[in-house]
Amino acid sequence: MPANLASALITKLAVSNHLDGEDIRAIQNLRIRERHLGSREIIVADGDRPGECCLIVEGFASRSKTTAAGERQVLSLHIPGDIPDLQSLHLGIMDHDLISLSPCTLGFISHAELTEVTARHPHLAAALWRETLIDGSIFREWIVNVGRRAALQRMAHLLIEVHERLQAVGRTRGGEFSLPITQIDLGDCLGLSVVHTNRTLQALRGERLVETDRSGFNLLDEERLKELAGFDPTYLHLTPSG
Amino acid sequence: MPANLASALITKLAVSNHLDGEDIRAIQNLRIRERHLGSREIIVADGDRPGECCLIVEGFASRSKTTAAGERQVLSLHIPGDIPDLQSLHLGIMDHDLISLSPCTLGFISHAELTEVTARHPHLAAALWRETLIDGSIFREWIVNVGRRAALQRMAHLLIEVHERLQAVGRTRGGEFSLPITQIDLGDCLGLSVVHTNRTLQALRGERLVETDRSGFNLLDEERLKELAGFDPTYLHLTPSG
DNA sequence: GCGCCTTCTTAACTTGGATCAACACGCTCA
DNA sequence: TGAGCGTGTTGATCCAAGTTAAGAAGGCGC
Repeated sequence: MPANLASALITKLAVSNHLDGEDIRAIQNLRIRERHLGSREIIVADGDRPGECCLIVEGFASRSKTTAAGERQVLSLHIPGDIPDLQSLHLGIMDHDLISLSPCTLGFISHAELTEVTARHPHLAAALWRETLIDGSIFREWIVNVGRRAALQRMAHLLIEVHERLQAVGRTRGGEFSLPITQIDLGDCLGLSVVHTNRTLQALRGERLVETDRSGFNLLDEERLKELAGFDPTYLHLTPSG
Repeated sequence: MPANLASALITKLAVSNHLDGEDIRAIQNLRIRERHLGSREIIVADGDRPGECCLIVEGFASRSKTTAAGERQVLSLHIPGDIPDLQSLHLGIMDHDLISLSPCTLGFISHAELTEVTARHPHLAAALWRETLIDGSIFREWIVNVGRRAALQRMAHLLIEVHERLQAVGRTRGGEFSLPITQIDLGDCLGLSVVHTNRTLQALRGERLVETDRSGFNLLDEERLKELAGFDPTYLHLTPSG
């Protein structure tokens, strides 16, 4: 098993959990099937009943849902170390889509393997359970974001969130991070139209708060952005005790 | 231990999980501390580090969050059988408030007790993990609701959701169910102002889709409401296989 | 029974963000 | 090399929902 597959997971879990040697050995012994995807490919679709979970080793993915009326809403953004469809281990049917945002290296782990390893390592099971709880915590903040923040604050909040999460796994350079997302998708994250997404982004650029290009973002003044968004990092639970 | 405390949990878990005799015995043997609360009391507050989890035996509760700018957003509504702060078992610090919506009977279970029982009964642990995953699934639908549905559809969707959940635990009479929520709180669920919440509710009443009074709702035409909201129940995962 | 407070309701007015419509700027691929 | 497509940008217009304000209607304590 190539070490880099498991190590993405270990790095990520170690952010929010105390892993002991036994946990780490158990992860390293997982049978992980490597797979490479291009950009904008469907990893798991709404209505599927997958038999394995997908670990992001390299690249970005998003979960999204489309209403009966055809409106799309992005539900979450996923970064290396995430297992965005961990829920399929315990919920039979997918209720949304999981799509790659960039070329990705993925590691697939069968449900059977995960069931066995979590039964044998309750502490590791708790760590994964904890990951799904943090997932939920981020969903809650997105409800607040979309429900109660104006466009500018909303966008600032999202960008800071992604930056904090990437920073925790060592994937930022100062305020700069890679996130190859179109304005269409960004709007779908924020519940905004493309046009207004564009205008809002320009406002942030005009204030010299953010720089963007097709491949990522550069937060020019994190302090002022956090102030603007009213950002409180508690909900990310980025320490094992918090 | 009074049977009714544990039985609320058993009823609820049995909706979405196959419980065997051993699981049921384990739940019945849980040490649950009964407590009664009035309406609008804080059960757990943002920033707390609780040492126990709270089971709703009778009554209703909501989770909510207030932004730095002072805007409140309700994150979820909880009904008998729910453990709305199950997350505190694995996330040290609360990132939102949990408040009673009505007079409540609650059952408190210590983290120590839950840790022990989940370690000894992996199948029960999986059932509880599954509950937190369903929680997350409902959060996702709320993101869609607030992000991409117009006020009328949004309100219809919420009312159907609560009806379906209450129906699953046998707490509806036809389209009628109890939910003693003010229009202020309803607006905070939907990301709407009180004034517009009132207008929207009147529109639903005018269409003869819904009747309301202070204590609950009566869905007069579930079919037409579901049609209006574009409701797909998959995300509630109300069967053990789904 | 009276006064107070919260919630509900309605009306008038404002506004943030949606929609519609072009055009510009790369890519990709023939 | 140039057609076509997806994305980004801008301007004009519209509208759903917010805001403000004020009265009505119920519950509750005294």
